[in-house]
Amino acid sequence: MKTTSLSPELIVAGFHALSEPLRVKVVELLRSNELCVCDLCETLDVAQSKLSFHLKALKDANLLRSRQEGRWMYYSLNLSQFVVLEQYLSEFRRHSPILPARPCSEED
Amino acid sequence: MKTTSLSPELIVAGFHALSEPLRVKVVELLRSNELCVCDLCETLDVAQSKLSFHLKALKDANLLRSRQEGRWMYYSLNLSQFVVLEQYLSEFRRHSPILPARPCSEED
DNA sequence: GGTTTGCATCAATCAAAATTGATAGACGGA
DNA sequence: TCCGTCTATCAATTTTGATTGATGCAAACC
Repeated sequence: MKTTSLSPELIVAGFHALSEPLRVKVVELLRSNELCVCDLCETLDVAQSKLSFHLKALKDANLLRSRQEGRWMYYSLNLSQFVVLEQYLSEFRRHSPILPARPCSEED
Repeated sequence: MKTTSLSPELIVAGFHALSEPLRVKVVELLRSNELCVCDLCETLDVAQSKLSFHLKALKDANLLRSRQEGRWMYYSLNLSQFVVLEQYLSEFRRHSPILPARPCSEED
């Protein structure tokens, strides 16, 4: 049941995955580095089965990739799917009658 | 309990609001025009109380604005909050070690 | 080969969100 | 003023999602 990353279901799944505070913490932690489950467990101080559940939600939404190395499973961001969601949102701004200007490549 | 549009809660609420297929249909319909509840009801062929529930979710997430005119309540997109979500996602791309290039102002 | 470690999955429970049908309030028209 | 229309809200139910503790499996170490 692999669907294209642009399918409406995967868009909705992506937003759903990002609608839970713990899952948001996970992706923010993964922003800088890939991490294994035990690292995430420890940092977030959360039960392992709980974390596994949420990692699955993120992975099913195509927002994470995983890689096994020995006994460890490393998770990392799948940035391309973040871009898909970003672009989905950008269409509202770009194809709207009254569109608020947004500088294209502002930096903080 | 007004929070700033950048608050983590409002970000999460925004993603949650967009994680439901009917609500996504609503925002896509509103992309071109503001519409009243009865228009949406008819177009989406959905019960009025159900729609009201979902409109509230979208409005609480600051994604919609509403305007009363006589007996009708018109809903429209609050694009600035879409931009907030878009920017939140863009940070993953922008501040990431391996960043996939995305053309800045591509058009379809 | 037996043990330990890291992780996924399962079943049971609990919590949160969505649906439904009913009611009530606000507005405008007769 | 009375009635019909448009919409929000409510209570009850159903559905979906999250948590917990247990179990199982695979890889590494002894």
